[in-house]
Amino acid sequence: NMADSNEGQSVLLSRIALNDNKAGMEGLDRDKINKIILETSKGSRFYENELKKEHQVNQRIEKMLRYKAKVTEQQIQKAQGEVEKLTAELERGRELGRVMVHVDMDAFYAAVEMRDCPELKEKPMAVGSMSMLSTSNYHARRYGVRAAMPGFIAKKLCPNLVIVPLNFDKYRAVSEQVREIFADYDPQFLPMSLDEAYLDITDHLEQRQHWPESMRTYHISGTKTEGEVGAETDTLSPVLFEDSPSASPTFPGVDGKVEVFGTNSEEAVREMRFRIEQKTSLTASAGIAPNMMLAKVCSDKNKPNGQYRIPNERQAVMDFIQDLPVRKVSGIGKVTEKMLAALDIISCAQLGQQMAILSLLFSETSWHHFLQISLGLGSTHIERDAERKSMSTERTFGEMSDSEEQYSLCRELCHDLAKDLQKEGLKGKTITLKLKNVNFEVKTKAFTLQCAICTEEEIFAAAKDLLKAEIDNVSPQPLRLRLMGVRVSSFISTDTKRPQQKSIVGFLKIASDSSSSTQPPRVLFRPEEGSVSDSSVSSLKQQSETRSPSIVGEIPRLVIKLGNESEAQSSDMPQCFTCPVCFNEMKTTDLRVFNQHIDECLKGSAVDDGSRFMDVGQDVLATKPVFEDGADSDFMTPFFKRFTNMNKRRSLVHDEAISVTDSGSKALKQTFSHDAVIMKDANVKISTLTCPVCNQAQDTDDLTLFNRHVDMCLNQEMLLEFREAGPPCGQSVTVLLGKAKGQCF
DNA sequence: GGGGGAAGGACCA
DNA sequence: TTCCTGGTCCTTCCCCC
Repeated sequence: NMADSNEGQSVLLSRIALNDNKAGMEGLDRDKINKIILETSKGSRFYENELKKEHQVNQRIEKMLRYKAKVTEQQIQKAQGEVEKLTAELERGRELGRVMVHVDMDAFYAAVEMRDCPELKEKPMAVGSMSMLSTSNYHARRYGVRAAMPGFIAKKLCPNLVIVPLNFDKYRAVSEQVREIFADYDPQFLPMSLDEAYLDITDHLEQRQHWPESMRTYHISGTKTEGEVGAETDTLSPVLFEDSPSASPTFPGVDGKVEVFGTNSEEAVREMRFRIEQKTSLTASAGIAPNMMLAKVCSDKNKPNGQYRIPNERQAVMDFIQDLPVRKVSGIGKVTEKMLAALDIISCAQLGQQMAILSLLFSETSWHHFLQISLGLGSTHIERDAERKSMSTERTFGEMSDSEEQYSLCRELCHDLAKDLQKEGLKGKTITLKLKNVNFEVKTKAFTLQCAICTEEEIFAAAKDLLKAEIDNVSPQPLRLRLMGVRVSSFISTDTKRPQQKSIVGFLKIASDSSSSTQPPRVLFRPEEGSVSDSSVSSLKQQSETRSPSIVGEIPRLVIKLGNESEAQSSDMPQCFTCPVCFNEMKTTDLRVFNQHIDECLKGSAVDDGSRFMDVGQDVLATKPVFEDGADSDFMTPFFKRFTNMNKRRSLVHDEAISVTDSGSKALKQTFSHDAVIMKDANVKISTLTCPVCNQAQDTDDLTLFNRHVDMCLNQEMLLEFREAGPPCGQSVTVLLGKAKGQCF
């Protein structure tokens, strides 16, 4: 009947319907497009599953509204007080001193393909396959064809659509070119995917003030399209995006052969985008703002081939936030948008007005996040070198019901995963099997082992048991799969309960404690021991005690050569390590291989007091089995990585694992950070922070700020001083996190 | 009551 | 005919100390 079909319609529209949140989709015939999408999807298993999921979300919303109806005025008053208190604290901690930039290549994969195949420029085209598209060009977007849409539906919308298969090697190469330019503005920039990155250009801008014009002058060179197209840089973007308003005014006065860029942030970013276009013939968009969350929103504002800046003033931020739809903020997705919409919250201003009720309806983490958004706050510090938490591989295929086939596929996945793990020298304790049946229902089953593993056999041993349980227990036999995946997590190198900031302080404190005055410049490396909580120490102890003798015997002692100064400061990976036992150089960069060698050596002799080495003492090993995998162990804190020149890892992480999608990422962090909230929370207790390098008490209780200060000190003077005498003693930091409370729907 | 594991989901590119 | 992949974080439940 009427009501049902209307309900069905709205259900469909919110999950399946065209999402014109993104740029380049203005003025489409939305109804017609949605009708085609609906007709193509209807009745499919995928569609049925989407309906089911939508129903669940609706129930969640109803539950939330029922709860809201019971909230008393008194509760609201109390909540309002809490909100105001936290607001005041957040406001006090607001930082407006940084200039953050988010850069995003325009329709990246499609643009690369069009650049390399000019015939495509005239046609509606998308990159991907019949089952999934990664991105589409301007012409295709006019038909409603967009990223994350299956190709066969796109073909219904636009029968002339040309679908080009993915060519990741090419995108990677272009991405590398672009990253070289990023590095000129922020050597520590954070790549989020092949086509996107965050930069902190504060330092660059400071230097730039003193640059002569010559350093800000760029020649407008002919690109490889010269001759075919004519005035290359001018015509390139319009080919991608015909009527883009921001495409043309990018290069005013272009008839000269030279462009001089100014010294302010907008000029610097314009220069960066200019250089990207000169180098790659591709355009990028950028956002400039006082924090990462805002920068991200800004980069979308004048897309494509444009940029937008929010000045570093509170009022400018608040003005910008007012009418901003919450959906535009990274982290607010389809479901959260719908839940908030049910509370009449569309814009960030409305989000701010309803914080009291939101604090009662959502969990602590959620409403703290909402509050930050409504105040226009975000991360002002790019966290580099975040450690990977898991690694996985999964595959979709045509229906598979034969169990023999399923086992052999499982083994294949384990084989691939083991290879990837070993490439990064990772070992994990938790194995997760992921299954999606032909009705698109997803199930995950996990098992945690006593010790960390990384070989195909070990992973398969666990995964096949999990698979067997599913094959045996599934209710309508047999198990009919369309996807299988295997994941390894709980890496022995990570301790997620400990904030990274503490690592540096703890490390320095302990290192200085153990550096005796009579010793030559030698460092006993005993990270973290003092700062680990009692319970975690005892649990670690327990783990190492329960480990079988043979495995304990295999725990390698990690010894890393600390080269001479120029070596230590060079940006290359060490080419070889010297064994501290036999003093032979080993021609390997693989720490596991190296550790194995040392183990062999140690069987016969004691460790020599080699003055050029850092070593991990036996006592540490006894309480911290964490170190059994030296290559990515606990002490790979940002500081340590820089110290040993091993931070190359970061770009590898981002380069190697690429997915099928628009910007296929192994993004390591979400764009927003809860740092500020965590630090300012009433339940947090922080002792006085004294920089262990300069020994000065710091006028802040924000660990992020403090860490930055320590980093800067270290950069300037640490390396030498540390190796000769050890650092002065620093204060250790204790952070007690409050427990999240609140209703969740 | 807190920590850790398991299962499931939101969200990101 | 055909609706991806690989990652992070959060929440809820449960068990154990």
